[in-house]
Amino acid sequence: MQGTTKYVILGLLTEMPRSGYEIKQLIDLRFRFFWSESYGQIYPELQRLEQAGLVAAGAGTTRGKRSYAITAAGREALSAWLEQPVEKESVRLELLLRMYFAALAPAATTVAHVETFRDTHARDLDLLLRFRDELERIPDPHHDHGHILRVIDFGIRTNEAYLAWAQDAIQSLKGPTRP
Amino acid sequence: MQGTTKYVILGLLTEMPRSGYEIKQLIDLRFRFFWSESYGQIYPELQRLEQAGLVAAGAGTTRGKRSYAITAAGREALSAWLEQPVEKESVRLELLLRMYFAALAPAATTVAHVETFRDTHARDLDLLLRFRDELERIPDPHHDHGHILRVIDFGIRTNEAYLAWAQDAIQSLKGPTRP
DNA sequence: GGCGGCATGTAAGTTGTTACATGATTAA
DNA sequence: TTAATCATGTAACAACTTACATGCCGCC
Repeated sequence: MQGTTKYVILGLLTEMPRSGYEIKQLIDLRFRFFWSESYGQIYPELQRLEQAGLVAAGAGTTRGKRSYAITAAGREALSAWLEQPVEKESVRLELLLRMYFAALAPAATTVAHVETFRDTHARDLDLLLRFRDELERIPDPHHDHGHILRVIDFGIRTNEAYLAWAQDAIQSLKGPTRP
Repeated sequence: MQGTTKYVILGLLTEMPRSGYEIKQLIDLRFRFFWSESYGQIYPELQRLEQAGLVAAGAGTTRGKRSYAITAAGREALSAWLEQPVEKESVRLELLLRMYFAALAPAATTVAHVETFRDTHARDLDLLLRFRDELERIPDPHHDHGHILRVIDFGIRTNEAYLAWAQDAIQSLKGPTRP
């Protein structure tokens, strides 16, 4: 089953009705370390979902703002998808490609690349740690936080691994200038 | 600068002349945990590279097999690219999307998803550990292995993080059935 | 009045996958 | 001889990005 955009949208709408703009902001904020979507995918997909009856434009649809709510059919479609086997797993890190061929480039360039990577992921890690703190502070009456915390935990662990690797890589690239 | 396929190909050709088929096999083997390309991208790209004079079809171009070698211009293009800032970093893990919305699905399904993930990455980790052992066994007269080992090390660390997370996630999903 | 953020959308272009067609070689 | 693997390629499609066009709203 392809077309994951569809299900990200439906999933976010289970929490509350939202606009395309809000959906995009949420994906960039919460899912940044394992997912992304552009407006060019979200807006057309919302229209298709509406035509298919999986979402309905409603309530907050005031001046210049279209808010969509998930329908019963939408919930069913999402549930069905959640039970399907996981299909997409793609990781594309240009940095590692450059590292692999780094013998053909000045060491300083490679170091700079890794430093940028380290800084980006240090920021990501900060954000994730703050998310975790916030979530743990909020009471969880209906055991809903568990899964979200597991997702955040995934981000924390991988970003920690990234940072540890980057530290070591920078050190070994800078350090042992062959005698 | 887009069109990374181009530079993956050029990079692999710096080692020795190869065919499109061989390039694909190598990407699937060595780069599986941080890159991928399909034949539909590789073959047309090789033709474009040949027309642009960055590679040359030569030598091993016998019956049904076209082998390409990188040219001086190709090496220059690759070097220039290695110095450009890193642009593409994309991670898309459908598993985490399903985990995020897992409150809407039976726990058994979610556990099964994570188990599949764990098994896939256990295999990846095995492969990477074998790569490292092999590389460390081979003498490295021209200090070429360092960068490759750093890439392998990245894979080892992230896959270890994946596995540790998966273990914990499975345990906490199976374990505490609310009283 | 003008800027920045909010907000929606489209069109064009790029990138990437999949399915298919074709044929050679190798090993059971 | 037949199946698997090696090997190249294309066409259709799907996915995704980017740039652009448009306009509202609030604030300084």
